Amino acid sequence: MKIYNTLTRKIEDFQPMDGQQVKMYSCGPTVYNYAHIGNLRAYLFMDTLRRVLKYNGYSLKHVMNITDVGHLVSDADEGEDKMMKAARVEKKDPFEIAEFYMNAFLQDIKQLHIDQPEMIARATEHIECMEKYVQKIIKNGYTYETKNTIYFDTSKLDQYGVLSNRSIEEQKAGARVEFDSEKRNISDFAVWIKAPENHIMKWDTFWGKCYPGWHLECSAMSYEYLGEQFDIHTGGIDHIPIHHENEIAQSKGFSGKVPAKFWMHVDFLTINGGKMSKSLNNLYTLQDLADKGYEPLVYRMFNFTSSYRNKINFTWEAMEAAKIALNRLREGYLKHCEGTADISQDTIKVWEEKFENAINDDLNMPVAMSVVWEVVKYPQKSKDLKALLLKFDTVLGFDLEHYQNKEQELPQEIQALVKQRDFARQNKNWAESDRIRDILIDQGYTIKDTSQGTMIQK
RNA sequence: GGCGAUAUAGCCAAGUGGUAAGGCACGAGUCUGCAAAACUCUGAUCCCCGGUUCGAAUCCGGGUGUCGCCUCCA
Repeated sequence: MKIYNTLTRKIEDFQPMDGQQVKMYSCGPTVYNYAHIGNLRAYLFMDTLRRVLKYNGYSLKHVMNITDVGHLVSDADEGEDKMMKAARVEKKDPFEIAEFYMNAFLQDIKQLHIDQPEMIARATEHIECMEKYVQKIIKNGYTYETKNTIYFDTSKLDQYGVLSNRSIEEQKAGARVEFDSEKRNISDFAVWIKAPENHIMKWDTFWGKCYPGWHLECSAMSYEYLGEQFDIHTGGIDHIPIHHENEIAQSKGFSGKVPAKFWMHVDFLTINGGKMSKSLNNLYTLQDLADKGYEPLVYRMFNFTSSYRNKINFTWEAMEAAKIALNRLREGYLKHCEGTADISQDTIKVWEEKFENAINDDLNMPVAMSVVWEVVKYPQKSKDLKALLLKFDTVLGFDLEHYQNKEQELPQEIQALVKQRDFARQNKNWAESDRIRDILIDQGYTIKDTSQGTMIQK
């Protein structure tokens, strides 16, 4: 398979370093609030990557962090910790905040059918691990101390801007704001920070009561579970210029190596052509979509219309399109379940190859979906095509296999109403049948009178 | 001011040299007691200008627009 590597800015052939198992690290969420659909796009991408790797026969050792400490809210070294801020605003303990939003996040990704990485690592459970890591960087001579902070000295590196092609000088030249005079170089960043008295999240460490710099957790935890070098590192495109550069810097300070061979970045979701923001009131969550009648998998479907390396523009019109498309995909699948036609192996092979070429071409899901539609809409219905769709679904993740079962789980009283209505219809008692239909619609069901009888679903 | 991205039909979008994938909507039709659903058919020469080429949405140059980053952000 071929994937785009931000490090080289090229599409490259991918092979795991040890041949069979892919070692991968993904930057996870900072759990200080509900995830919005923009955040979730990143994890949908991560999931698609996992599924495609598995489709290609690889096994996975995949680590994702949960940031529950150390992520500062404003400028690099002065601002409040995000967790602390949320705790203050909600008048709760920061650890409670972390617990609550982490669970909300795990619930969200479950609803989107995003498979959990093999290892989910919480920063607060890896303080010692980070402490050891940072001590080695210090020992190697890559840091300096100020009164309250240990900084990474980026000028000690052979090169700082590896991913984003930005040298320290370029950053200086382009800076709009004067940088903190405590720092020797504008690109230096905090790795270990002394906690103020009132700071709840702090630990006894080699430098007193401290908490770790945000970038440290990814370096330390990826090293802990995946070693000095692993195959793929994923994250949002916004992580390129700061977070991932700093991770690379830390790794170089630690072991001299760039931690991952491949770096993959998802572009942002825009809304109506622009950025999401609180002030525009367009930070939608999965719940917001549900409130408008879009189940989580509709959002999954929507994401497959574009490639992860480009922006995708969210509009309600596109959500409606995805909703209908998902429904047609499911219906098409069910039709094939009952099909009896024989489809030649050659024909199936052609589709399979097209599909595989698409997903292995840097996860080209739009093209993969076009193959799926060819199969779904094929006029001859066949169990062979059902099997093919199920195979594709290991990448798509719609869980088509269990779709039909869900439909049969209707409450007793609903089934009774459907029967009553069918009876009325047989007797051409349209007034009665329409009355019952209105009741069902009120309860959130949709009714279809097809040639095979009445179909109903929530 | 610095850096980067992008511009393809109403919407979401594939496509990096050979004459525009796919999904949705709209319109027409089939089916239907009605409705819904389903099914069939139907649409663009690719922001503008210039260049390279037998040939460009695709390469180069110049415009214009939009978006993002440079502070936290998936």
